[in-house]
Amino acid sequence: MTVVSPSSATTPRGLRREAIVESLLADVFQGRLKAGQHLVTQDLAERYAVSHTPIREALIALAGIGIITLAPNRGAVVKQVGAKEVREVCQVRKALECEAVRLACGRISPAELQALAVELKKLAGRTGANGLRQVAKARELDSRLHDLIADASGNQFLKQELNRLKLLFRAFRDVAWEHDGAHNDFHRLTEEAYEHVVIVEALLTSDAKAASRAMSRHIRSGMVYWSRALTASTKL
Amino acid sequence: MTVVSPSSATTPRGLRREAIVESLLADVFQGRLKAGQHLVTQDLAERYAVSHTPIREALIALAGIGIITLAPNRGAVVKQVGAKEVREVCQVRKALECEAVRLACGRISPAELQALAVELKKLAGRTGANGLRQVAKARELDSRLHDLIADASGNQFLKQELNRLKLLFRAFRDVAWEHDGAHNDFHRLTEEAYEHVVIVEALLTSDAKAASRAMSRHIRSGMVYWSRALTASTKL
DNA sequence: CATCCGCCGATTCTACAGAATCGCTTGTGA
DNA sequence: TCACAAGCGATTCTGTAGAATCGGCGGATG
Repeated sequence: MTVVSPSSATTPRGLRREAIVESLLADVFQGRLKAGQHLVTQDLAERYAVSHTPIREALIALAGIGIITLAPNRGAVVKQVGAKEVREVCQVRKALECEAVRLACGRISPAELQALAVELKKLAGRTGANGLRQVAKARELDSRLHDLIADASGNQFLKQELNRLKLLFRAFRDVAWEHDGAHNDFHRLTEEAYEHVVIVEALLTSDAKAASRAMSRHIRSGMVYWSRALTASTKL
Repeated sequence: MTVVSPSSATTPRGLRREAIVESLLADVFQGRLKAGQHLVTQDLAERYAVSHTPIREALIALAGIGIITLAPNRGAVVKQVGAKEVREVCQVRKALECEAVRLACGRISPAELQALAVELKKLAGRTGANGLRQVAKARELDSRLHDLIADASGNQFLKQELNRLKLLFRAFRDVAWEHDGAHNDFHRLTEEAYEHVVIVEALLTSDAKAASRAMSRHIRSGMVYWSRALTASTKL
């Protein structure tokens, strides 16, 4: 077992818990930690070259995020990430993103939206060439749009909740990606770009209802896609 | 400072963190810990007659719930609880409760709903007599209805999120109650009971749209009431 | 005004106590 | 004699305490 980055040597005091949380999140997201796996504090302590105190604290934080469950005197286990969980989280996310986009309607600078629309259309048009870079671009644009909406909603708490859900959703996506390979992903990419364009256009015309509908479709189609990818790969 | 219940003597090993979390939540809810107050682990450790380790862990959990903020190397501060925060949390809660009630529509046993309706109407009719017992009854019925809906939504994750929000909302309610006194509360009580009845009746006829609208009104009226109570009492 | 020093408290480590689990042993019945 | 179950002991891991270390802030000092 190799020592990884948030070690006592590299990470300054006061940020270690956070660093470990991030690292463990990534581990779960990328399938290095599988559902149902028991997390032993001592092992993790060795792995990260810290004592088990900050590890424990990181586990408590992760339990708060909802990635693991803690049983008193029995330690931590990684939560199941199946199609059911994807659907459930997406359902919640849908409700909140729709609320956010309704609130944000008419409160985002048109210039910013226009710029986003241009880039999205460019991405949607360019089919198939240079996979990885496109994936990165797509994710960046996705983040930008959703962040823009969350900011413009004017509701700090909503923004914070959406962030948490985005994190969880990314977990699912990365797990599915892992299993699934990238082969059928590019089609989804352009599909997603189109969905984003519809949302942006609704925002540009300040049509809250249309924006909400578009967002709902967007999340639902993501849900269907990724949950299918998960069931297919885990052979339930 | 007196030693309080989750002490090493009374609370079994493995449940202390949880007990401390609950106790601190209650402290914040009931105004014994005020917004902006700095929480010193050593002091809390003495107060609860445990070492600072479980205290720290409880603070991390509380930060996850969103009641306090942790700054690296600078400790924990109780978050502001003003009208703005009430509105924000309620907005999120509204979105989720409406989603839940839509999902739950047609999936709750009519017998249970009928029983609830009867009790609600009894409560709504009985104006003014015997305050405290009525408040307790009202809260119990409120909990029962919302739990029923969350259960029937069939979405475990949604249920969990709603629970968290209910907790936060209770925080606000109790703070406002503290400041405000109980004088104008009984009117709100019957109002709330009527709102609940409307929701139950929509559920009985399996009218998802009506149920969602009723729920939206219910949460919004709660939001207006409590945020007003907060602004009035804290003189912002 | 800039710098340094010392204190307070947050963070982390080490050590130990209690809980859970696993496997062994021993006793019992066929 | 063999199969099986119950009890016991050892091991492993979690939870808590107390000590050591480090960072930040405020006051003293030049």
